[in-house]
Amino acid sequence: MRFSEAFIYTLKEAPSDAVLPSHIYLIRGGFVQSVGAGLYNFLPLGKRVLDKVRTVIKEELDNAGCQEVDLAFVTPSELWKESGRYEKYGKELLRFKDRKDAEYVLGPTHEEMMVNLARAYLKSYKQLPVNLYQIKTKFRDEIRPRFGLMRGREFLMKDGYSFHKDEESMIKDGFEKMEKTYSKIFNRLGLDFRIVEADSGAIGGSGSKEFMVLAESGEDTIVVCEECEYGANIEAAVRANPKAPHEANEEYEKPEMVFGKFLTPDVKTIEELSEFFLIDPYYLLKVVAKKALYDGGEEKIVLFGIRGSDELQEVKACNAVDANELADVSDEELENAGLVPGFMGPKDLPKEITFIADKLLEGEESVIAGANEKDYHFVGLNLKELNLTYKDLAEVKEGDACAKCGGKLKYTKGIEVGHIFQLGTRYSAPMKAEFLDENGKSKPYVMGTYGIGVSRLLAAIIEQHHDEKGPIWTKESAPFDLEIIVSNIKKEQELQTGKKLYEELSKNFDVLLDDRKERFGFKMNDYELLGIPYAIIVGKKIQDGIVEIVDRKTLQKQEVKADEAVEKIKGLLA
RNA sequence: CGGAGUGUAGCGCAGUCUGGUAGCGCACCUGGUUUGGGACCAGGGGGUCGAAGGUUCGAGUCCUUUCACUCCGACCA
Repeated sequence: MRFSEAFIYTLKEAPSDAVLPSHIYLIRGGFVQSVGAGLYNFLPLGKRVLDKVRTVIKEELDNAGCQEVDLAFVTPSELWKESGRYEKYGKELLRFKDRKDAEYVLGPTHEEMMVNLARAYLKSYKQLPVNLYQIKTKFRDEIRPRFGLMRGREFLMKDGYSFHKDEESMIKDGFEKMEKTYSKIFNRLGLDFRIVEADSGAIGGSGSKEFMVLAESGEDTIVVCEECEYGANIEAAVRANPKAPHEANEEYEKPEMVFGKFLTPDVKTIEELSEFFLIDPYYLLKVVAKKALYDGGEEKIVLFGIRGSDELQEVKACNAVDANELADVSDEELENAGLVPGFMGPKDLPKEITFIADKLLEGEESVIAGANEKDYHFVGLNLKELNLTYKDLAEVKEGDACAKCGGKLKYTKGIEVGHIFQLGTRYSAPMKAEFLDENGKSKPYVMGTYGIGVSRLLAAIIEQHHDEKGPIWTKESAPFDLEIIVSNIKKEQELQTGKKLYEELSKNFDVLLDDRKERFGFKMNDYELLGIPYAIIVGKKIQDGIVEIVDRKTLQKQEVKADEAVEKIKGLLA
């Protein structure tokens, strides 16, 4: 491709709202154009990178025995009602009607469509397992799209689905195989990533793992162990039960409490309470109130009880009450429900209020908790007498102990580029997608589902590979393998040599020839902004038969004889 | 959803307080000079100032409504 004819337009300035390097460089380099909240046009350069990434994904999946399909983007609401996700998926699902008033949604993911496809053909256990995938535009009406391609509303995703006769096959032929295949894909793309345990979110199902590209700008907090391989999204992270202060620290005496109701005027927060009783927050019961939202607009106030030394992990809490979503609840709403903000606790609650306690509180015989009465707390409350429900609700903190090895846990940030799920029969059962087993018995498929954020990968690659000049594309993701820069096109010898190299190298590589009527510095800056792995500069030294090879990563220039440049480049790009 | 902010040329911005014929830089077009690190000179094209309504002799500027976009928050009992 000749630069002088290419639809490549770089910008000196980025839009003021672009903060992340990936966002800035994608726009400045002319890879994408922003058209609206979370919507982007891919320009030729961006499209090239997208195709490169897509090729890597396709090659590895096809190698692993998956087959590519392409399903309709517009999907009938009927299917979503069948699976029970029409409500559950919430506002991110863009719904609309056609001229006949039939309801549709734009596919945010395609479990329903894929199950619908499979059940039409896969009737016998002999046909299984099957793994189908597509690389297709998805639409999710995100609350807050941001960071360029990192979190768009319209984005390119690879979504794959596997169908199996039983759990064992799903894990072996689906889940574990995809875990290996995904690792190959991200390695080929040159990414430093970590596989972590995750929450399954709106997709549902049991086990799930995320592929996290480690980057400061990542939106997800992941918990990793300093000693062992354990890693998990904070939404799903677990820890060894923390020790009570009197167990961990010999000088700290276990507080003795006699049950009773105490006047605690205006003492509302855990901090105030801790000071009032001169006691470690560990022995206090913190109550967090939320509004749980369910299908059909049903709302329920739920109280979550955790130790005062812990924070509530909202995703865990949401899962604990099987809600679609948790929302904040105002003091007024609490009061209307017969609750006293600041003095809420598990004992003497209004009947219709649900109370869930963190598992760390199970068996606790003596805590301080709100008395559900203004200005009063219970001291020495025995939770064993209350018949509470216990779930894992607390958020793992940095410094907590690893549940696997006891090592120290710490936080790090990651960009979720892949997510694999063990779905089981979450979709096949309600959608009656069944096959006949060896005994002629009808059974729903056991499924797995596997996603890769293809457009997000472009952002992730840049977040991990860039410098102050621009992106540094990895070999398998670069829009071109090589750029040839003719320093001054008015110098006949420079231009001719450039063209000759271009023709020769184009036989084996994607080459961009910068033959624009611009000054050298201008072209160099553009080269750096495009992030192409190597460049050959044909300039002044051509008089002595010398050209320079530039390595984008190091920006080091290396002089070579013009007639040896082709071989040299072949070696570098091999 | 809550809070804050911004909409003026393709991009980045000034002008709005104090109403009086819409400006700057980049990019673009023409001519010339320049050519190894984002050149310079001269000339030029391009904007119903987010939209609707109102006040006024006169509105980018004041008032009302509305739309869009961006940022921050979602942690509290």
